[in-house]
Amino acid sequence: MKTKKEPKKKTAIVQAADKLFKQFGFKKVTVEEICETAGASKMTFYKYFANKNELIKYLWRMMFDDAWAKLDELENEGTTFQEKIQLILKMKEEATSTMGAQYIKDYFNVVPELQDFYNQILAEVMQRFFKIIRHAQEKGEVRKTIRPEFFLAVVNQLMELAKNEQLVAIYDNYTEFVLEINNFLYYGLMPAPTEENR
Amino acid sequence: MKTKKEPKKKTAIVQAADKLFKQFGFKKVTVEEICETAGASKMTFYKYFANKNELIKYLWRMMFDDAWAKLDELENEGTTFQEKIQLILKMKEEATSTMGAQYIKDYFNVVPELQDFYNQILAEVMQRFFKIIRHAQEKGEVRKTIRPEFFLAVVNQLMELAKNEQLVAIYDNYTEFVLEINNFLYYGLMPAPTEENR
DNA sequence: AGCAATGTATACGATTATTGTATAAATGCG
DNA sequence: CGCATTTATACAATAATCGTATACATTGCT
Repeated sequence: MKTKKEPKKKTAIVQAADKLFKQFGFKKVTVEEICETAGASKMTFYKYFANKNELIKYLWRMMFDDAWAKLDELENEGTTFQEKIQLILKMKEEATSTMGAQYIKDYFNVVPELQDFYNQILAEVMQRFFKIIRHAQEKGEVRKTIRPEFFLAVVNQLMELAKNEQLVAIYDNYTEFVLEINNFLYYGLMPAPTEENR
Repeated sequence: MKTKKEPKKKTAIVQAADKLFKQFGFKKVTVEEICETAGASKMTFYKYFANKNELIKYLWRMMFDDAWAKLDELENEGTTFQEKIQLILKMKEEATSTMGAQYIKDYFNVVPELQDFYNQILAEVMQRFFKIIRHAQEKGEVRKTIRPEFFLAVVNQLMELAKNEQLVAIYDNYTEFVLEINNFLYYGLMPAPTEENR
């Protein structure tokens, strides 16, 4: 148990910031507002974070670390490729919902450094993602001639379907819709039963 | 048709401001942001409004004018007292939903002048409200010994029930819940069928 | 108790954002 | 055309926000 060391107020600040950022976007939220919401004083904030941008980075790091840990588990246990895709789609949806609001994206124009930081972390996830696909190819779960980059592009493209409200409305809930995409990907990628993984 | 004279951009500014205020509260929204959202330039804004606070007042005036007009209609036509109460409850809910968010209320501490303005307009609606009750009393629709101020207090108190989520969840939708309150008020107020409106 | 870590309250100069205006020029529109 | 409306930009004045310094309080631990 190494996770017990974080001071209470630091946790409170992080949670308050996460909530406020999602509601109002990065720009509109001030350090003092975060402190008020967290029930902490401004000095406590600056004890743990150099400024608002560093707090944002800290949040992202935690978010991606969580995702990373989940991927670790999945790779070690004997989960199917299909389940891995399911998780990745869910992660992607989560990232999109937190990063999607225009009021958050606009902030990148103000602080390009954050854009870089985000892209860098994203790149790591992408590499990990490629590795999983390659591994699945070796195990014969996925057709070997498929390029990981192409597969990723297809996933991104298919997720755009989620913006089509009329389409999503066909399904009982969003999860069912994601499952449909998942199934489509899986059976579209499956090696033909008879041929030798051509 | 007297409503065609408002310049396009003024309307656009008002609508953009209304949308942004409801989403972020008064304080967080800047004049320039309103202009961007409205697709207008800052100079156009200041052509029609002295500043943000005057725009807020303008919005309220429109809102209350609308409500006023509806009350006019209701009083002239032969609508029942019950229907009037229904409308008033609906108006009250609307006003609460727009003025309810903490981020809007907090602004009153910054600009007390707005608080005064809001109270003043509210007072007018209250007077109108009292008048309707008195009129209903004269027509024998409402027990004569009831004081309008008391009735208003009861309405306010009953609307607090709406904050009880478990209670509201009993009804299929919010409208049905409001109807229940309405019915309760009506039959609680109804003059006894036999006695002479004592 | 006693020590360290954690947290508070306030005031403050420096920085940045926002306001509201002036100016000159551009866009409909009948 | 001529008039009202709108735009773009630059700008000084004002206000909000940042980040730090200081001195003091609280909590937790042994």
